[in-house]
Amino acid sequence: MLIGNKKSKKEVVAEFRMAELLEAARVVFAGKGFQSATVDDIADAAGVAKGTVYLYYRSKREIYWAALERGVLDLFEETRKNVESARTPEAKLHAFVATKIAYFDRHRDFFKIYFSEFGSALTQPAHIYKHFEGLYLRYAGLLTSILQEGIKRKVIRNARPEMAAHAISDVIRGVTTQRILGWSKTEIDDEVEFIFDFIWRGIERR
Amino acid sequence: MLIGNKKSKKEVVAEFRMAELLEAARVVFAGKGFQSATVDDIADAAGVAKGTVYLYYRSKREIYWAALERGVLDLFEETRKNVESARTPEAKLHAFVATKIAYFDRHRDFFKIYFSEFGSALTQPAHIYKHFEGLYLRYAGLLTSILQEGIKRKVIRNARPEMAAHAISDVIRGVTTQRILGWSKTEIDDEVEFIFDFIWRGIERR
Amino acid sequence: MLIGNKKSKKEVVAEFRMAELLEAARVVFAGKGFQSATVDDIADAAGVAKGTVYLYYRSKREIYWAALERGVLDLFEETRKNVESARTPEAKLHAFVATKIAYFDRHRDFFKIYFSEFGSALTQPAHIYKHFEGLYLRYAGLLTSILQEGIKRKVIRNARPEMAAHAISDVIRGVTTQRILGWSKTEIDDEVEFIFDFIWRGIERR
Amino acid sequence: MLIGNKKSKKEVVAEFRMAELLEAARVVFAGKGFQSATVDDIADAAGVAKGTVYLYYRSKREIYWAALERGVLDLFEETRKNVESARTPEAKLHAFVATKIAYFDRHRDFFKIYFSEFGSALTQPAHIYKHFEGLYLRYAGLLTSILQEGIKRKVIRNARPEMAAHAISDVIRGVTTQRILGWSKTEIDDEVEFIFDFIWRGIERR
DNA sequence: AATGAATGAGCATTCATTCAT
DNA sequence: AATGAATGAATGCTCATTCAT
Repeated sequence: MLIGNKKSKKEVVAEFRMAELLEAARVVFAGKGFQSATVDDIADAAGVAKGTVYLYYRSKREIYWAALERGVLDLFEETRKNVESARTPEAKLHAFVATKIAYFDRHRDFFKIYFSEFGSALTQPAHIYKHFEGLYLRYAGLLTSILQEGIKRKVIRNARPEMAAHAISDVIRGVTTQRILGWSKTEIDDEVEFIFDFIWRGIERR
Repeated sequence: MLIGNKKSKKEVVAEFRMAELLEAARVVFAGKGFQSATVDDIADAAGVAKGTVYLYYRSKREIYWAALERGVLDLFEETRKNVESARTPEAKLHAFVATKIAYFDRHRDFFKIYFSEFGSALTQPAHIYKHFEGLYLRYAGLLTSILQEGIKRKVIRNARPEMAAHAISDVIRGVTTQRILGWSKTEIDDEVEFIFDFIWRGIERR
Repeated sequence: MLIGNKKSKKEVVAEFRMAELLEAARVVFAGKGFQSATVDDIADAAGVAKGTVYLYYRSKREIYWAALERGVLDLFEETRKNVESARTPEAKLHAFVATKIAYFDRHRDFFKIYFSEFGSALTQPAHIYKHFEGLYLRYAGLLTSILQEGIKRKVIRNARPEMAAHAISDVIRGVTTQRILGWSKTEIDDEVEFIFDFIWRGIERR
Repeated sequence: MLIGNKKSKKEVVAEFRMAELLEAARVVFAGKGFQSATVDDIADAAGVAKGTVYLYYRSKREIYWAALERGVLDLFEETRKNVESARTPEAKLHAFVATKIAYFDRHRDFFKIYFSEFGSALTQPAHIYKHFEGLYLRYAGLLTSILQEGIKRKVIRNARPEMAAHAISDVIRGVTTQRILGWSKTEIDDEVEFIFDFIWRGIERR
């Protein structure tokens, strides 16, 4: 056993607490939005006292960013893995779309926060820049590179891959919103097929 | 002098003040978001004292809805007019896309509020429902009926027109966001063409 | 016609307005209390604009004092007249009691203000002192002199006439309160007889 | 150590704070009246920050009712005890009058609030009803039952005991007001004797 | 480490008073 | 004289953050 790798009991407890708080925060922020949620709400949801929250996070905003970041990282990781398992650009794109929609569908609380943040990114762009620029670029890069490979292999039209990448993300975000608001009762697989079809027709080379 | 038609001086002044306040509110809300904006900010921006705001609007929320509603109505009216001038479904859809993108581009402060509100619709859906359900349905109906006409005329595939309608709105919203965040330096006409092309390929019948 | 006595049109109008405002103020203050009543309420009740109120009274408080004073003066005048018409101390005291109860019963709005002011006299004694010391003393003096005449004529016990005077006022105030709150359904004459009887037994010389 | 009976340290501190705040509130409300007193005034008087007040009471009104209620309960309890110790109706009534006057004399701040509230009962009757109806009825019942026993034993005239009860309360309230305003320099015992004598003569059966 | 009492800055809203018309 | 739009001081209440225990 490598001593250097071993987590002390302290660290284990701390990690556990942080994860616990993050989960509570996700639920609370998803239910009330950032502003309406109080630190007390989060502490209550996590079953600790308010002061304890500040032992692990320095501010309400920090918990928020952490909750957001955790979800984005997970989503990114899952997407990357599934995309890599696919061979052709079409299959990769399909994996991208399917993973993202499925992930959002499984983690609705996360999606609410994620989408909400997108909403305020316009009024408070500084916020999101600082925390997510790198992450976002990597994520966008994943999609763009799928498209570029498709262009190289001549299955996708050579027409502004970044713009197409954005459009794809927008459509995914939109379809998820419909689902969460309960405006769409379609089975998730059908939804994925429809959206993928829509996207693919938009970009394929004929 | 046509007594019945003429607005009294008072009414003119009141209308002017309301418009002035609305404009100030738009700027402030766009810059800080609903929660962070204070009534004092709005009053300052309009060059009046705080109390004056309350002579024209009953609450901070009411100004906000008013600012949002005014923009949505304008946008709807402009879109409807341009869509009606077009003949074919394709031209109508093009008009729809072009008008909306151009309108958002011209009224960026409005778009910020509009999009921000969409962002919080997930965590606070009750809000927006109450105020905009009717308006939203009319607006969505406009797009859906274009698609349905296209289906009837067999230029558009018969594949879930409501879902397609949503996807179209999402893409437009997304492209506008890119512009406003300054992530896209493309000329607006090129942007419109690209997006319309993307959409049209996604839905056309071949 | 004596020029010196003639009121100019201006003065007549002014007096009329002041009386009108006072009447409106009485109703409003009686209904809501001093604090809750707004100057707008009073202006509305008087059918004038808010600014007009300030042409005749310098402040909300001033209207309040004026409304109070007008009632107190009327009450005092009516009481004095009726007391003077009576001969014996017993009859005078009866007139005093009967007049006061009847006056309050007829001018319930005034009584509410009057009583309310007594309530706050304890927490804000400076107020009432400044405005009503003289008036109050004259009024109290009227009652005390009845009692003293009764003592001189040996129909009333010689036991602290001022204290007795206060007790008498208290009982009258109390009985009126019961009436106005609707806790007493007795005919007013019966009420007067009962109270007078109670008082008289308390002070008569046997 | 009896666990079940012991108050935790926290509870002790909380009770202490509540009492401290109540005392501060009593002083402030007595000095300025409900409306003019600010929550900051109360916090300052209690030597805590404004937010602390809200840890113990939910609103300004709630502190006010609590201050009022505490005094009324104490007064009621003290009166009941003293009245029960007396034998004859006359002695009981004497105890009633003496206790009440003495209590008010000792707790002048409380009396100011109490009396002030009576003053606004006419313009805002809803307030007091909701909070004190039960309490008031019990208190009034105590006095009425003394009178009724006196009537049964034929030492008191059978003449509207409720009205007599009110008259008695009015006289006590009045005499206390004189004392607190400093209009009466009499020793408290003399005052009690005079007032009791006045009342007793008013109701006794001869 | 955990607590939760205490803090006090911050903000929406009201309304008496002023003053230009 | 009359108006009522404009003002801005005043205040109850919330809640993120701190810190003594």
